[in-house]
Amino acid sequence: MDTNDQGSSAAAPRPTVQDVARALGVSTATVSRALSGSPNVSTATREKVMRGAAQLGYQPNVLARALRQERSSLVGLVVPDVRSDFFAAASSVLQRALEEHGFRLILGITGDDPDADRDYLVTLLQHRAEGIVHVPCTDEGAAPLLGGVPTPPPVVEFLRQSRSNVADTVVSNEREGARQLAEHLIAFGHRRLAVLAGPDRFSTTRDRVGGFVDGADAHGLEVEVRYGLYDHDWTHRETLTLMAGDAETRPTALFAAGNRLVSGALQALSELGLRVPADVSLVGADDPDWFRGCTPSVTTFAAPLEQMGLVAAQTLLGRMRPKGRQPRVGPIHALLGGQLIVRGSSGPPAAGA
Amino acid sequence: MDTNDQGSSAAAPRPTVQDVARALGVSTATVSRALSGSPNVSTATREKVMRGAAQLGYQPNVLARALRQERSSLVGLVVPDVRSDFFAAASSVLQRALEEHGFRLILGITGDDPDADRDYLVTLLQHRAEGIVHVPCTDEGAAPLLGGVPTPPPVVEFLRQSRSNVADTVVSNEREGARQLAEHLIAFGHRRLAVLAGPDRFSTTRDRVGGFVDGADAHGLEVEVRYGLYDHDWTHRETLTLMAGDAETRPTALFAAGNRLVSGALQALSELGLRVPADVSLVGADDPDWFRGCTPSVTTFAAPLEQMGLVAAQTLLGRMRPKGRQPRVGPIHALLGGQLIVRGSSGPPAAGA
DNA sequence: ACGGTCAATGTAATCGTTATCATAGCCCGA
DNA sequence: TCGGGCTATGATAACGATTACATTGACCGT
Repeated sequence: MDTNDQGSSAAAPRPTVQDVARALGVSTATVSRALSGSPNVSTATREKVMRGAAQLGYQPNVLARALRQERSSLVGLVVPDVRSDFFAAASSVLQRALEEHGFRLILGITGDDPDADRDYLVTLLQHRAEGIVHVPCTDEGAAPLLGGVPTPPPVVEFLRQSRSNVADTVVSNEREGARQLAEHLIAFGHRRLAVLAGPDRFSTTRDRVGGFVDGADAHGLEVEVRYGLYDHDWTHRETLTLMAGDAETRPTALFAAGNRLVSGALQALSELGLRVPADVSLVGADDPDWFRGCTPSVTTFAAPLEQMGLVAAQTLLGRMRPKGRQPRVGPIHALLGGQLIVRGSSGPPAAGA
Repeated sequence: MDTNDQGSSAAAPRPTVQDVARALGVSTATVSRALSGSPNVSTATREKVMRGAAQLGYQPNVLARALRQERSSLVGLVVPDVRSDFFAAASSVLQRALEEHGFRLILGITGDDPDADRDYLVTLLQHRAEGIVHVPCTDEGAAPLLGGVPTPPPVVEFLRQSRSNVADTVVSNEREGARQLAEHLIAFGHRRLAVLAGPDRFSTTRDRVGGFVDGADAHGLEVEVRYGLYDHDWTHRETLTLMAGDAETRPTALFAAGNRLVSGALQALSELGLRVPADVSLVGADDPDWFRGCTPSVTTFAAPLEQMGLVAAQTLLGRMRPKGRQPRVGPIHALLGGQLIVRGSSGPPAAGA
């Protein structure tokens, strides 16, 4: 059973349609037709071909097929990071949805580096990807690159949006969510609010911060905002300094605007001996499973990631293989609402504070 | 600036080498040579071609290139789930390492469904992937499928290993890690131990459970083992029933053998009003950031995921494009050691228990 | 001045598939 | 019986790149 050994002595080439055709005494056209389920093949021939192909271990070369048909069946997915639940969950849904329609996913991870982002988009063009799901990490998005190319593939901006208003976008209403979180905290009586946020070049960051500030503003409150990285360790350090002041002046409520930030903040608060929510309330964004497992569990605003993945897939599919002559339609912007989930990490401020 | 609009009126085809050649009055061979950096092109010509190509927005069709050169530059990555840190972190490293060598990643997500797994491997064969990184979800792995195909691509089994001893494997020593966790708990004085584990068809599960049981066995202790799913909700429910007994008989220490399981267990313990580690100690596996943020932070055994990704990439690269005539070498099995990380969730059992 | 080397380019075959067109049989109605 | 419309099949030209081979000058030493 050591069939998977790496290379028999002569490195036999993979069989091709030619090989199958020759072995069965038919033409390559017949083989191709039989395997692709064309109606113009007799049942007898079809079965003969199927058997022959299986016997030789034939697997069609989809590169050749793609070349001939001018359709690669590839979709590019360009994300900053698969380690964050926010992207991972969404990618997962997208992958399923696209697979169902016969597309394969090429994965690019940019680490939010604009060069890597650009390189990856180029690669996708070269692979003749039929569509691209893009989580942009710059304000321009893919527009400048795709501008120079004839008939570029359709792009859906996902989770974040660039400022060039040319691509379809599928994003959640993070602004509204953050506003609700602010309202929620203020209703408890909090007055000194702070936000720990990622880099402000991402629309997600700007929306979360903006919404939270708006919510506070409506009640005449100021918010201390600290921009940084989407990173556990950064938030950990930043929270330590932010909460170092004495109980009368430091914030009584914290918004960690991303799931990676929540864990960093929690660690810092725990190290400072501050109890949540007795000493300080903490609210987050996104909703990974572990928000429920924490003690206390984390109040948060959750985007409908599953639904967003589906909508993105649908949007892209609509652009990729339009049936018939569809009217040309401008960029579609889907803004999906999320859900405020109140759990144990938010509560009234301490009496003395 | 609406360059990215979806299709100008005539759907201009993408330019090819032919177009570039014609536009410049040279042959396609010259264009190809110039762009691929062949030494046999005059500097003047090279620059002319570069400019012309850029001007037309030419992007080489890598499908055609792959067909001609018989090398796709694609590597398949087949994982059960990208939402788990365990896989996400490893995938991330792998992606970087392989990109550096000019390979692109095709991503398959199987959801631990053997059929999806098989389908995905077939797809990779059809794309002429030059190598496959496989997290198998069955004991056979990829062997039965690849057995029928001439010169199959090299496969590295990653994180889990199948029982067919034909592929290279890169796994962590989960067995030893689990043994250490058992020792750790027993040293505190725990006598009633339980394990919540994923499905036992995965080598990871078997190793973790096996190691833990071995560790207990060395001290003449029994372990209650519950197999289930790698899933927050399953663990949540299971922990509720497992810990329902009274304080004299229920386990005093719990091993949640996977990061998804830890969050489920924590939630259940919290709902039962059991304090960690005062009433019950909890130890986990893997080490996502949030293990540090939890209250208490989670004691765990962490595999060196970064390193494993690198080793897997190296192993695969060694098989894919061997320089010169390398001696044919049998399957390589890399077993990497991890680290016991003691944090706040483990401690001595309650005095009365 | 002549053959030879070498650099620069062109010509055309090739990779494996699909699709177009042509052809050969076959059935059926007029 | 003949021709029109099937159906099943074969021969072959694409798809867009790379590359082995052929060709053209230019240059150089004798």
